[in-house]
Amino acid sequence: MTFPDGSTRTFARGVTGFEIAESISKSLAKAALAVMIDGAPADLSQPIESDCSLKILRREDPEALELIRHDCAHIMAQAVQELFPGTQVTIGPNVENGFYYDFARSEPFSTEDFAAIEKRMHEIVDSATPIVREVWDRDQAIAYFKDKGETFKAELIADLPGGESIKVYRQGDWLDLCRGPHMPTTKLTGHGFKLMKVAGAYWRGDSSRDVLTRIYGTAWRDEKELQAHLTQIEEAEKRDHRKLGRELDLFHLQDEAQGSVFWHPKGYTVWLALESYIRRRIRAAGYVEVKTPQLMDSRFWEQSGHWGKYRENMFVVPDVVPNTEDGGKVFKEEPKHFMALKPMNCPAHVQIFNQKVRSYRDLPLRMAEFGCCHRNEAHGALHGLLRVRQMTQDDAHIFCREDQIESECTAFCDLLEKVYADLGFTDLTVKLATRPAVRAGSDDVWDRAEQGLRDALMSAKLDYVEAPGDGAFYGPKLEFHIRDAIGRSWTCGTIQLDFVLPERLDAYYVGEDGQKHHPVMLHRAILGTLERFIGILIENYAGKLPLWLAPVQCVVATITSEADSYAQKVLETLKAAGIRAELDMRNEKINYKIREHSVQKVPVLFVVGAREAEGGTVAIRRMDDIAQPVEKMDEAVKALAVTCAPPF
RNA sequence: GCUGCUGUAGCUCAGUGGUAGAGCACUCCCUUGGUAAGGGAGAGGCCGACAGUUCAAUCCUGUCCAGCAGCACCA
Repeated sequence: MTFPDGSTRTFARGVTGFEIAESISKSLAKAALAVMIDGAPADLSQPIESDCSLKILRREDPEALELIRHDCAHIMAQAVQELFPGTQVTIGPNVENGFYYDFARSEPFSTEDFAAIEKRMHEIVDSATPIVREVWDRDQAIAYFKDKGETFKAELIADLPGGESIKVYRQGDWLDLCRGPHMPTTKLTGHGFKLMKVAGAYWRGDSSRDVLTRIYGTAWRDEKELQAHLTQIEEAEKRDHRKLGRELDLFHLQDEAQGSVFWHPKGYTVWLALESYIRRRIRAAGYVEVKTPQLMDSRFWEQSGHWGKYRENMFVVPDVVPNTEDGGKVFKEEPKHFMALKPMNCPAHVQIFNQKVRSYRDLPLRMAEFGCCHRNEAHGALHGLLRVRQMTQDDAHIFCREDQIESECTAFCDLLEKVYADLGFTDLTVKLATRPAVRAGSDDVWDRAEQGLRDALMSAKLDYVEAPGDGAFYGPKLEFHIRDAIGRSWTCGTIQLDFVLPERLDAYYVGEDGQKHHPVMLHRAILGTLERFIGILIENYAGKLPLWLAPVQCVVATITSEADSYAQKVLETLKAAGIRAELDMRNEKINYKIREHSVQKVPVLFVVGAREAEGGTVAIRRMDDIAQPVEKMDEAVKALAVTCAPPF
């Protein structure tokens, strides 16, 4: 047996983790929860049959949390089945910060049931019931669960691979099919858990199958850790972009335009600052910018394939003159022709590409558009700025030759990284989504495309995870994910290779050989959509946007009305220097004004009273800094203008 | 779209089977105050929409709409 410190010891075949722990020390045996055998968790009671590396898991080990959470899921399931007879158990895995368990019950649970369930859970923990692992015969297991009316469990067992042994964990009278491992007794779970929410979830994630009731819980080593987690959730909720959007007067949403954003002056100022920044970036990177129609005939979408494959997400508009009679039907006759709001920009960009004969010398052609798209997203999917129906993408399509894919992808990753760094995002997850089962194009092309993306990630030094089968039918893609305040991960940037659309829309260029060839299209966006990205920005900065993005960069606040005319002059100077500034001459005390603008997260305040007016100075107060240096007004404005400059 | 929860003033939230309250914000008055809320007065609500039960509904029931959480889908 090899231990984590590198030492080795010899034990008899069939020794258990618990016996090994005991042989080391009594206290270790007492603290032991489970073992890691060659890096895989296992029960303390499991006999070890061969040489291996072994680690005894104790409460303070990171892996212990996994055990606690999974045991906790079992304890919850036991409590639920005791309190609500007739409830079927299904699956109950760990998730980040906790666990869930999906139950099948005619009447769904509500959060009002939590108190009773939690109470019973605490009792089960205190009962210190031993958790015992058993290996069952497959058919016997299926029969047992069927007999108990546990049809979902029976289905699970029936679907397990033939060779796999059926493991069951028993705690008292209750048992559950489970891969394990578990800790020796229910006592070890401790009391650092709490049930969080109920939700519907489809059996096996399939929306055509039964809806189960899912109960989510969070679990930690002790009550203190639990409390810390709950506090963290509260803090995160404070930076929710929907809350900050209202408080900072950036935007609003309303029933009559669900999923579409009303940008207020301040929010749109952020938008424009961000858009201009991206525009400068892509111009420097060799893109040309275009603008294409919002509304196009259905035959256009038929040709692009969207009418067949994407129509349920499109807003379709009948191409007829409406009936104008009061109280009459909207249309006198059944519409024969339809138009649709564009859900994507790509087919329109191909039209521009196709307007003339292109040479291989023209490639790569990088065509960008701040394209406003509409997608009829499911009601339940909508979420503030992060999931909307009207979105503006910082979209572009790169038409290139196959041999240019890698260099274009590399250049894109470089550009994206620079932009994300400028915007304060360094913690992003990159996902490489590879070929799905149903796809267009030969395996040879897919091989090269996927490798091209890997190489691009490599040369951009980006870590990534592969998501096999998650690619689009027309090509593989990279997705750049950023987390929101509540920990949910959203795709922002993306690059997708497409071998299908150029062929479908008959895009071609004349190659060196004088023959027609279809270009490859790279669909790519850095921010993704301005809506989502601004939402993420707000949360990332908790509303305290960097100076260059702040809607109001400086407020001039007067102390007395004697300083009014001087304050006007300060404002004019700020504006002349290109700074977004406002003037607060209200009949309020300076304390009040400071508080209000602090709450509004204005980065810089110029406070002026009689003294400043007299000396031609300003008292500067920066956000989160109580210092109040007094400087000559002209110099202060000049210095501020420098710090307000965008990063590019 | 599915499951559950929620819907009272611009915002945050109390509340009752007899058509409503608080704080902040808003308007006016007093106050000219030196770095996170000065004082007073006033105005503001078809209690999400539509049905039903009831002498009477913001409150009970149902349907719908929207929001929230999760699922499914996705930038």
